[in-house]
Amino acid sequence: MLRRLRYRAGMHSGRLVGRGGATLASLARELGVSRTTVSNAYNRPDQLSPALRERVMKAAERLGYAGPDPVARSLRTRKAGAIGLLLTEQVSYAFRDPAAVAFLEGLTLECDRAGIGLLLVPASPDSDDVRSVTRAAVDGFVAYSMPEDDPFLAAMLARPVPTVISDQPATDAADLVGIDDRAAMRNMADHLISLGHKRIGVICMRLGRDQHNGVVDERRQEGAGYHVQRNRLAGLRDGFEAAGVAWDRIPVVERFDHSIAAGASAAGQVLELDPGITALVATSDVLAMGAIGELRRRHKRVPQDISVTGFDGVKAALDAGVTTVSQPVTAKGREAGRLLLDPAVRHRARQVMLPTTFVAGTSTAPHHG
Amino acid sequence: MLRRLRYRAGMHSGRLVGRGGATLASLARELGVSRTTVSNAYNRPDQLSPALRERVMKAAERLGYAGPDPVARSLRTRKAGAIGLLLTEQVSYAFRDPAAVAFLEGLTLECDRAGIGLLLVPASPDSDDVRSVTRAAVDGFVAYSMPEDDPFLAAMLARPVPTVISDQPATDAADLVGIDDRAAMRNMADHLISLGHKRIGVICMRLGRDQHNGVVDERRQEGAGYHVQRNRLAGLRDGFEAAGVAWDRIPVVERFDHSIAAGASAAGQVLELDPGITALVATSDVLAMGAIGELRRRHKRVPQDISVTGFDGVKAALDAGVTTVSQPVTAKGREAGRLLLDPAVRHRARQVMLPTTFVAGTSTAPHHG
DNA sequence: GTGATTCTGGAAAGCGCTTTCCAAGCCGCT
DNA sequence: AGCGGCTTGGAAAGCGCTTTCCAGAATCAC
Repeated sequence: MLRRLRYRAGMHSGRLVGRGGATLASLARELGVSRTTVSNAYNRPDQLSPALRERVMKAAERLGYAGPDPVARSLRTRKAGAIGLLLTEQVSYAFRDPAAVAFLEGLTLECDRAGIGLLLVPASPDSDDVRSVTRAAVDGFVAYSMPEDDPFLAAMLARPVPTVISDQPATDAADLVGIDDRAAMRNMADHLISLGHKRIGVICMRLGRDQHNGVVDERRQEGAGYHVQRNRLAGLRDGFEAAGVAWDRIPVVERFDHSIAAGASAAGQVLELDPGITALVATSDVLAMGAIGELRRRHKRVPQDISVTGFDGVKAALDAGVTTVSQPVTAKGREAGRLLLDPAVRHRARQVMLPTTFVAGTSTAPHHG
Repeated sequence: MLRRLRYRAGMHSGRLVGRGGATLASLARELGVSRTTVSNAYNRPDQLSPALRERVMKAAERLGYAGPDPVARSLRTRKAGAIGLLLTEQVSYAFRDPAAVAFLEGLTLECDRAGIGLLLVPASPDSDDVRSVTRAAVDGFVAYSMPEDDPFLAAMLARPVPTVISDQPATDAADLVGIDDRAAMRNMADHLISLGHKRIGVICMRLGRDQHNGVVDERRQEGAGYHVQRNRLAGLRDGFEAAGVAWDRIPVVERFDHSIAAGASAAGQVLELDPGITALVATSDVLAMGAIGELRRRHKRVPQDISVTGFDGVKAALDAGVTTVSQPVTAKGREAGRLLLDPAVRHRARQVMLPTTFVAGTSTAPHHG
């Protein structure tokens, strides 16, 4: 293995110096100066005369030396120059989820500003091999919407670097940025109740790491590893129970996948469980949009026959007039970045709660029963 | 600064051992075994008895040791476990561009599979400080759609690690994945000509690092640093000149920003330059969609009065029925990942050209002049 | 019981770099 | 001419880890 590596390195650099690449030391030897001097040429140009610096740079170019090795530099300075990001799913999946992309946009905004790299850490959900986390060379971590019992999350929290989590339950080991999912959803429940809806159905995103698709009992609701979903369901329950609606009569259907198709199929299942519902609550806009499509396919009018609500405030849903809760996803990413990278912020707050906005759309209407 | 770092580390680990964290060596000392043994406990469990390994792990937990330091490990093994990605723009901008997101999806798919991290390297376009590139601890690089004369690109190519570029001109220093932009656009030109269009306008994305908005002369077209745009224009020219249309009479308008709004304003400008055009060619779908909006706002019917074409095949454009060239952006990302990470592929090809598909939509129609 | 074989764990040699002193050399000033 | 202060560049001490030997202990076959 080592041998192969060397061979490759040799192949790539063309010029063989030592192991296949010039080092700061070999450059120094070549020039008859000390390593210090070469290092200074790169890192502290004011520490040597311009002439000498120029000589060093010339020699570097001649020998194909592209500057101090980043890893060795990091070891010495104890700075990696990057932060790691851990996501719910395989990284590639995140790029299909508009909310995750918006979060990334916000986070990278801060990384750009600080000149810090963002390392997307691969975390395969069907493996417990957390080495990708323990071996990530980073100065800090951000975790976005990970389930509580995730082994990658645990490995991350064990690392002795600052950490920020978002859309997850608070923990002493990390700073937090989030929204009040429960209150926002309670608000949504009140909206539906004020419209006269008492017989509703619910569709939600995955509640745990296990792949479950179908009806959710109360035990699963309360034990859900996904904090966000658990809180949204709880907020809904708060509202409906306060209005005297028995929660255990309300069908709640879970889907592991988060997609239009999953929303459609979940809506179908809810309708089979209780064809008499007058409103359907989805815990995300994507699911809501899927549900609306399915209802129309079944010749139910939205909102005249059935009201539908979403959550998140993604552009497509707002454009489609879905009644939803708009949350500042990009801002969440930014705040996470700030909490990690901006010393001023870092000293002030360890917890940032962002506001949400209720958006009354055209997918809900009064029920006259 | 160093002092502060130490202080912080101390704060976080709670328990001060040496510099604020246990090391493999301190653990070994504590246990009265050698460093080798502790290292083996983590990296080669088969090299020691389960009992001893257990003892090591217990002690590690007790001392808050989260495993071997990733940076030191990387230095020793000469592997960073990550590849770097360099993008046209600030990283945050990429997340607003559907094509870049699709590319990222494909690339991360391969990274996930290989268990390799993806480091998003910050490259501020208005700075020439390439240290973010020279200091990135990575085993390889991918560059996506960078202009030829970009200093970050140059710094990347100077590094002695394997590199793959996409949507850029070929270079000896890197492997390549791309499409034949010129041929695809030539195809589009032929389509318009077969419909009878001879008087057209063109809007294109940025052609260079300098912020230019407005009419593009031939010199700028041919000297464009953005290879992709240059080739698309060249393909268009090929087609129209072959049909006997003088290229220098065709207005070409450039926009630095890539957005719906930019497409709209560029379309407006073209119309002012030549109100008699019967077709408008955009070099991207985003610009095309902006243009269509603007034309409708000006009470031009598309396609009856003016035909419009795009390029890329992004979902929104396909849904809207834009005549375009669909290119496999996600596949480009995957191929870039494979070229870098899959030794088998790596040995076979150094250059991958992917096919494009012409998509006849409803935004083009025959011109009866 | 003896020699051969396998296991287990240790010693040592760096990986390539930064940075803190420190020692000359040099200049201008009196 | 002599002194103080400034500039320039070098020596050395690690940063924390992996891995290749290698030696001693334990096991086994006969």
